[in-house]
Amino acid sequence: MNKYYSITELTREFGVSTRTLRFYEDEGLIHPERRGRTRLFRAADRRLIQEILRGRRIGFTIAEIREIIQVYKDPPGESGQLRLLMKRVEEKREELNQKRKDIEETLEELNNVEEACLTRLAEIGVGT
Amino acid sequence: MNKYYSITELTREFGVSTRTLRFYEDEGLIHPERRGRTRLFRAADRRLIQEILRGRRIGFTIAEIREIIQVYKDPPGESGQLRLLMKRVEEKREELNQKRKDIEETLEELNNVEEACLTRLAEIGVGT
DNA sequence: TTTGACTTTTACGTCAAGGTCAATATTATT
DNA sequence: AATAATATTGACCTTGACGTAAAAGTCAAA
Repeated sequence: MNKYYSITELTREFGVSTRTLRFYEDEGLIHPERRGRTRLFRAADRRLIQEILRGRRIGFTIAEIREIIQVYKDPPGESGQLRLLMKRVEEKREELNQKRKDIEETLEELNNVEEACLTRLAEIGVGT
Repeated sequence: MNKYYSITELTREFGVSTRTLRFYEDEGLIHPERRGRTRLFRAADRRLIQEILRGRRIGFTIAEIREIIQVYKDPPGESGQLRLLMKRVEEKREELNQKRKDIEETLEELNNVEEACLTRLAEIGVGT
């Protein structure tokens, strides 16, 4: 048990390049262990990578992702910092709500496009 | 009636730079009229810009946005093209569904962070 | 033992999406 | 007439997020 993942194992699972994972390490997002020079990824690293990629899909920058990871690693203890964090959380929430709205509207439009396609195909099909 | 918008008017409304709007014109996304060299934006241009920015927020590239605009400007008439378009639509739909899921999960996490903040603040507050 | 699959570091390259700066109109106001 | 505000084109610059290529090491299988 307590298995290690190799770097290519993870690149295959997540559809990213080794460059990307090494880049994330350089950027301080992940800290895989080493045996010699070779990176050994634990299950925890793997989960972290999943979350990084989720952040990426949402459109977060590396800096933003790092910030989020940081908060989870050591949450602020002082009340001023806590209030600051809550403000940042509120901003992110608004941003994400906007994005969700954008996505839903766009999904609606995709439905319209698809329907238009089907209608047009039916017209053509009839005349053929 | 039938008002024109100046470029800065629109940059202020949408919070983008003039460079951005000129860039979008260079990229063939918009085609404002001209009086001499000066750009004159119609209501239709304004709406188009709104949609471009929505695409941008979602994370679409300029090329993708251009493609979408193109489909609206002249939808394909031939059945092969229609089927191709429907396939592309389906791909986009999956992509957006994934993104929406990512966003919802992240919003959940933001809730957790906020709650943790409140709890911690309460603890501190009690001790003060 | 050599082939193949993997790994490493270093370092320069690339591409999208604008930023920035210069030089130059045009227009309105004071 | 001078100033300020706004507009233009053109050109180079920047930043983020990797891509890519070189040179070299490790390890298992054939």
